[in-house]
Amino acid sequence: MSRRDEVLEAALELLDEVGLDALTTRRLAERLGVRPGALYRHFASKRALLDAMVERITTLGGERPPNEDDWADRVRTVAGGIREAMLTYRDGARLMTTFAAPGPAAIAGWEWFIGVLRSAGASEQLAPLAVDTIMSYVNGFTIEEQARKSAPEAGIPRAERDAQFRAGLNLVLAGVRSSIEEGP
Amino acid sequence: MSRRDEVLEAALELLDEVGLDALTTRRLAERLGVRPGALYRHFASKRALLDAMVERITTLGGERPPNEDDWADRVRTVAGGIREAMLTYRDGARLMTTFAAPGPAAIAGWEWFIGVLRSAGASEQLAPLAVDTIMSYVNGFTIEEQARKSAPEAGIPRAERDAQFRAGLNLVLAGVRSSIEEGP
DNA sequence: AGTTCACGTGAACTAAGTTCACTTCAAGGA
DNA sequence: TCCTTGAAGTGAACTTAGTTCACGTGAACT
Repeated sequence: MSRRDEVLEAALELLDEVGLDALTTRRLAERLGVRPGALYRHFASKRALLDAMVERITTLGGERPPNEDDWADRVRTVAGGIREAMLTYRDGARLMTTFAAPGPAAIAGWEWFIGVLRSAGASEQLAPLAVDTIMSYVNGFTIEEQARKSAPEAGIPRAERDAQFRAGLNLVLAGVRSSIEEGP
Repeated sequence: MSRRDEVLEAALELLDEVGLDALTTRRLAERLGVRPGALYRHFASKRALLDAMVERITTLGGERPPNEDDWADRVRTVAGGIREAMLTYRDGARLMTTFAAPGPAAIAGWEWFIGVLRSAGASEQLAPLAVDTIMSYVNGFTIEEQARKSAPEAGIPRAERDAQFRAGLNLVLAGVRSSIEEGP
């Protein structure tokens, strides 16, 4: 594990403890027992650090379920994994929106996803549309879910949020399914 | 128009010109021909200013189509309006994610939306689920759309993005429709 | 023993958010 | 007319953040 990775790891832990707004180079340096300037040996800027964190979180959502499952089950598993990855760290979803030049992990996931839809019978036009739509739903849901967690109300219990996420996803999947069937 | 509103207006114009990261109290003060400290007569903090901007943008998406339309058309109009409002200002979508304690405008819109779905035959359980799912899609889509605009590729033309937005929305609506029909 | 190289120090600079005691000035009542 | 009042703004400062840079330091390898 390189020093760079140690810094990255510490940054993610710190993010989870204090949130995105309080994630400063000084606090991160302190946690590492180091002066702020030393961080710039490993990352050209704070922006670069944040980008690396995004890529790291994206990698977390990289589980690929076996091909035997029903295609909808595979989508459910992967969509759930992506949400899970964003929820792993406080403000994880918001962090991902600060810069979304999709990294290699995201692109690979996207292509795999297309393949699943194609094998389910989606046309060449429908498959990418369906993937983008599902991803928009997952991102939109998770961003709002996490935004509300820091709100006064302290939030709905996790189990309920899980259920709502799955129900909404099923709604979207129903639309995808009917579009596959009606396709020419 | 109160002085407070003038400040708010100037802040929105500035946001559109320089983006969220460069929206500073000093720049805003300069544009108003005033010292930074003076802003705190009108807003308790920059956070409060941003919240007011969010509420203002939310109000922009407040058009309610006539009841005669097909329910799906009404949803399309309102969803398009919400996206439109976020796209009105640079980084508008990202701004909305920084704090989403839904203001009065958002809550009113949400309830109206439920009514549309109920009148279309959605059950008491289905209607709020469908609304949340649609909103998640709209937000997720628009956030990513706007995030990519500042990317190197300069972006897909507006007409194409509009088409993709509508196609994805139709996918979700197909799911809602089939769930209404299958409902007990 | 000398060289190299990754890592880190100290100290500074710039910019941002915020605070506060004090001023300005136009409007309204006595 | 004079005085009060209240909203708006000034000047100057304080704190914190991101960043830079010339210089130290110690382990590893030759």
